[in-house]
Amino acid sequence: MAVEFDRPKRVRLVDIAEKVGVSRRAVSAVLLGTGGNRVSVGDQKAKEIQRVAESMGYQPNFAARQLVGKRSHTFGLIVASAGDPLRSFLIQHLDEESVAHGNRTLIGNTVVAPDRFEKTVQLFTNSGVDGVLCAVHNWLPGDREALLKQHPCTVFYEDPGIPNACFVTVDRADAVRQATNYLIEKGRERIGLALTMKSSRRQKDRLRGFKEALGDNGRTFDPQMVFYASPKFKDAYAHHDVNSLKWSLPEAVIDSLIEQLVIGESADAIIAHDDYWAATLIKCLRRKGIRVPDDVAVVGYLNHYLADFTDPPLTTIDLAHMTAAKEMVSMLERMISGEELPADQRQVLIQPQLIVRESA
Amino acid sequence: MAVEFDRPKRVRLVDIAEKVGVSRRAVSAVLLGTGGNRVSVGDQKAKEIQRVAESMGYQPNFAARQLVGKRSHTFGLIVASAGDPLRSFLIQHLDEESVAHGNRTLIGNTVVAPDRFEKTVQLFTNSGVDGVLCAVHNWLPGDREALLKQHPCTVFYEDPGIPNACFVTVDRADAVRQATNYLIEKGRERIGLALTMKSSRRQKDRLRGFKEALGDNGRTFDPQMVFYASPKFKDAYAHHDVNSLKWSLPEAVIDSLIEQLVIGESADAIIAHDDYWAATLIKCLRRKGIRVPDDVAVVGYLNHYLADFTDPPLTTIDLAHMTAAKEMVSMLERMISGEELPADQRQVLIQPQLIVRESA
DNA sequence: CTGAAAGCGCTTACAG
DNA sequence: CTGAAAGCGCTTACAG
Repeated sequence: MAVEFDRPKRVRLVDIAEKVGVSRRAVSAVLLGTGGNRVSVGDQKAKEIQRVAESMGYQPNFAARQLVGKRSHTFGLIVASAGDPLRSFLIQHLDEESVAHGNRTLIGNTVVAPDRFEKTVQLFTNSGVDGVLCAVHNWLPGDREALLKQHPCTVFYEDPGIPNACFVTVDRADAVRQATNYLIEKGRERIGLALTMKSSRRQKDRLRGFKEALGDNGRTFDPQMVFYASPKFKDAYAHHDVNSLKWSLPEAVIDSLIEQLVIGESADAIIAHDDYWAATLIKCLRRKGIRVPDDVAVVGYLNHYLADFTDPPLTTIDLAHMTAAKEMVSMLERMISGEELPADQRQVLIQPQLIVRESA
Repeated sequence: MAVEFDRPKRVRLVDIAEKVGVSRRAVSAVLLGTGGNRVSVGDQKAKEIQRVAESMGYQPNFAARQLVGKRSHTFGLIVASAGDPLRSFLIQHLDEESVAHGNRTLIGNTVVAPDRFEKTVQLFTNSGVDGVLCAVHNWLPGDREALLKQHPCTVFYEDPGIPNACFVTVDRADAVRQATNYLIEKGRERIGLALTMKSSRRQKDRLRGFKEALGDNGRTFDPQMVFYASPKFKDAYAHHDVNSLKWSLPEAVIDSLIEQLVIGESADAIIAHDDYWAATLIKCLRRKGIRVPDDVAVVGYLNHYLADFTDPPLTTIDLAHMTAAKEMVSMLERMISGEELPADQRQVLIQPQLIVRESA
């Protein structure tokens, strides 16, 4: 038989008001900063209130504040998974920044079940969150329109494809531009680019950066130097099946990539789709007796801690997740405070940074 | 100038009570399951209440429920980092299980600053969480005694070393036992064990499993076959500096390991401290022209997704984080419901499982 | 600055 | 089942 659950009696605001002999208002003003500047408490009184609150171990009740107040000081953080290999540090930074701005973070992992995205949005509503940070990959299910409707104060990581939605995203074109420039500078003659599919806007951005860098250096773009996993490998995204928490990449994709770019086109450098592709690429190249970086230089994309464990360590593009998190939270704070963001401030582009290790 | 923040007017319980023409009590009973079995609402009425609530888009206000109720249905999840390479999936599973039991999850990343652990505990108190799940590594700072004092309903991952504290931990002895048995079965003659330090209880558990397995197979234990990183490498835990989010391992440690076990003692198999050690070990062995697994078999510990990216893929011990999470949440639920757990049920041992890939 | 009061949205005990 | 009321811990508007 279950015994009743009793939370221990906590010290209330009124308790310390009585002890000190002042009004609740004064205590609230001193301890919680309420009442704006309409309440003024003397220095002496203020210090005594602080002291007594400390000695009695006062902890304000957030639920009560939330019920009466205008803000809950709670952010909803919706993610695919805390373990998301592509974004787990972005997630940490988002929490970190939220807390730095005086908020709590309610987290919701959504890969667990197909309807978890919608359930989480509802939970956020019930919880009265002030705003939502969405770090769920675009290619995972979830009704973003409904999220935005229920929570107008929402900032996405990456363009959700909804008009006027606020988001922060990495400058993919610049990422590939940096990598290409670096490889050219290092004397690489035939640079290959590995992408997942032709149609995606994100992949097009990368291609654009690639072409621009080639042009800037007086090189001509050769379509044969671009490898597309799709449509030949429909499951090239298999390593993206966060659902099963599996995070491997079919080696057949990488073998095909080597076949086209290295064997077929004599590439001496490859910009991989991400660090996982790069790690597998390095592995497969070695098996064929092709040396990295001597024969072929490899550049990744992400700067996952995995990059230190490849052999040789991976030269890759850091996506600056910390900066992205700061931008997202700062944008969210502005929206919550009621600012009407102009259209050109609703999209923030983050500058990535090439990190040179040994693979290129 | 900041415009006032106005949360949109939400439908309240009383609104649908008025619409349907019943008491708030009835609505509360139907929609939120309150009042125990003292309230009975007719089937017809109940259905109408459901229907109207749905059509009006009713969302119960959790803050109000929490203020008056006995439970907040909120769990505090305190972690080192969502990106914690050793525990990010444990974190996801903990959230997943908490939600499955009808709770919200307030997350707190603590590696951000030295006092963040204590701050997070305080935040949990303010938020009136029903219980706390602590997944912060023992070797990171934080006052666990204070946590337990403020939140008697706390379950730790791994023994915090506090008498009577509730925790779930992996059977380390069994992990090493399984690995050792497997290696012996595969014909390995000289098996080495890599540990961080002699003094730690956790390392002693591993050593115990190692000795037991050797004994069971009629082998004699040779102390020379155990490598300790410490005290020679005080920073062998450097890869544990989650603080800087760096997750690399000094290769000098691994070189020293190879020197002692492989060169010095002709080990033909090594049980590494974790998957990161194993990955680096494989890399360093290859550089010396030592083949894995032909010359030396390598077994990891964790089953991180990294294990698929080593070359060859890593045979390792899965720590069953999903099971651990289920046990932790289930234990926490029992504590919250008021059960007085007997001493022998306050510590749950999780059985790990050897996952065979190609490195051993 | 104060005190006394109203109210946030809910749950519960009370009298019918 | 109902209605009317009290109360959770706080913030705010009101009259001094």
